[in-house]
Amino acid sequence: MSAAIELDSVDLALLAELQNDARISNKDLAARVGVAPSTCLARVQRLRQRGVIHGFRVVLDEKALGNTVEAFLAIQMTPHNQAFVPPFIEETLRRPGVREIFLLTGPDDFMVRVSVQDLNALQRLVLEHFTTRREIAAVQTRLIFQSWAGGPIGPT
Amino acid sequence: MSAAIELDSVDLALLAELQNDARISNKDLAARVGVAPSTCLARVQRLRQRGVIHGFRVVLDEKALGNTVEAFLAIQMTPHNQAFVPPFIEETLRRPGVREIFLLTGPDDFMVRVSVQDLNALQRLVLEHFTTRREIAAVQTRLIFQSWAGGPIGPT
DNA sequence: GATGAAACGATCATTTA
DNA sequence: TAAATGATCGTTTCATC
Repeated sequence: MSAAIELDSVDLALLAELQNDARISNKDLAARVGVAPSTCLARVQRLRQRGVIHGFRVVLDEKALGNTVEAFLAIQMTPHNQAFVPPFIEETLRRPGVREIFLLTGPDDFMVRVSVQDLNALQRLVLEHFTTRREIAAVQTRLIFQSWAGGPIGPT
Repeated sequence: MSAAIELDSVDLALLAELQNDARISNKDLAARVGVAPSTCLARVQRLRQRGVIHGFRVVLDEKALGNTVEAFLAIQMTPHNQAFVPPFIEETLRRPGVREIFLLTGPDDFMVRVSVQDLNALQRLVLEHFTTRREIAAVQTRLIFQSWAGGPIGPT
């Protein structure tokens, strides 16, 4: 689940195809990478077992969901409050609009990526959930104008 | 593909299930949300057509892929170089290890999320791809200690 | 890792509410 | 108009090579 794992060219091809369309049928997936369906099935199952594949998720269009504003919230905690971290994470993840949380090095302790209906909803989220907490010293909002995902899988 | 779209409770339930496991069979998906398989199939197809669903992706374990270091690179561009943006984005996306790029408001123009083998690979990526570019004024590296994903889908 | 067959699911025309 | 039924067709899956 966490050590580096040997991946041959078939594994890498499978992962690349699943990155492109995770709901492809096993038969089509097999055809695309040039193995038999049974082999393909066993390979994908093995990649899940070995922890290379964590799961499969739908990619949603935030605008279609009604969210027009995406942002990063850069959060600085007050010093020496490590005990507050787990409940902060848990409660923040439960908050609608919160997409990802990153615990970082550097001047900002956390970055929270959010996606909300509009600027009012952003303001409400920041004021009601973040700035009211004693363990939070500062919150900076950086709006996301545009984003791009992807990049090849191979070695760095 | 970009305006807000009416989603009823069945749509939201489907999206929640697909967020949890995008490779669930149509039959199981139908059973989980309490509709007939044919209805389920039509609903998911409609969500794709209306652009609510962008696609389905595999979620990989970076450590299992051999990547032990994840980081954000906060990048400041030199002023008035908008023409450099599209080629910068394109070439950065092609670079192995680059996962996401965000164009932001605030002091940092871009945030690039990367995932690489080790600190040497990170150093190489930063020095070879970023700091050598004339259009880039500064790069700050913030290592990611830990991250969490998720949160409910509903309205904000 | 491939083959081939049995079991199962996806899909669509039709029916029903 | 939207969802369920039920038949057909294709896919998944596993024992075997």
